[in-house]
Amino acid sequence: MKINQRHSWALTVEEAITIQEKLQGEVITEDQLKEPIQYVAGVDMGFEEDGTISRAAVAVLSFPDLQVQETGIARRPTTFPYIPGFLSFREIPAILDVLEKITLTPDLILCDGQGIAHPRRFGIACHLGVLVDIPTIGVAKSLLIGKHENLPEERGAWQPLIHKSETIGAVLRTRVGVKPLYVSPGHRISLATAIDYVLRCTPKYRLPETTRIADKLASSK
DNA sequence: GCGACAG
DNA sequence: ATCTTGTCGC
Repeated sequence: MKINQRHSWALTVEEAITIQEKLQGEVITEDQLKEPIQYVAGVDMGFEEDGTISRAAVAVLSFPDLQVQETGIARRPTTFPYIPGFLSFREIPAILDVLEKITLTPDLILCDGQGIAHPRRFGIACHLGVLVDIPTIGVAKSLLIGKHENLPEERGAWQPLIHKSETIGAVLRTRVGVKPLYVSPGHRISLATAIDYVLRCTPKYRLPETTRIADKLASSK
């Protein structure tokens, strides 16, 4: 698919904040998906050479049967450090490289990390969604910000993630007996719909099939 | 000022 | 994220 760069990636933290605040204004947390969803994609990152090389992987699956349709991988030098709240500036450059390589255009993308469950409501899922103008969901394995009540043990149980008396996402149990996932809207999707799709992409394991497959690609060279 | 802190 | 063996449980 074709990607159009909207800003430089050679930035200082100060400049990154300015970009986050500006692009946050373009984030849409209402459902604007093209349904029925035909292709769901998962993107994940890996690092090589002591972290100096970033490796992005993408897996496009059919929906709702979740069969792999296309995969891709891309490498590029790592140019931004990991700083909580600025993950997108470290990972998106390589992710755009892989998306540029694939033929199929995903109708929905599940990202590793937060959506609006972010200090400035602009996590990596929002950033990627706005840049490629495709619905995205933030699916994180751990908490960045926010508080929540305890979660029942059953699959499908969820609790709102609250930050500054605002609901920014949900803590979702995708499988009995495992740590929950942190789900939040990235772009062009509501929280309720995001939870629904995450569950439908997680039929067996803790993580969505999309990210599990992208994960293998990003890890196993 | 003191912790917390996606991957 | 990544470095790493064995071990517990289905």
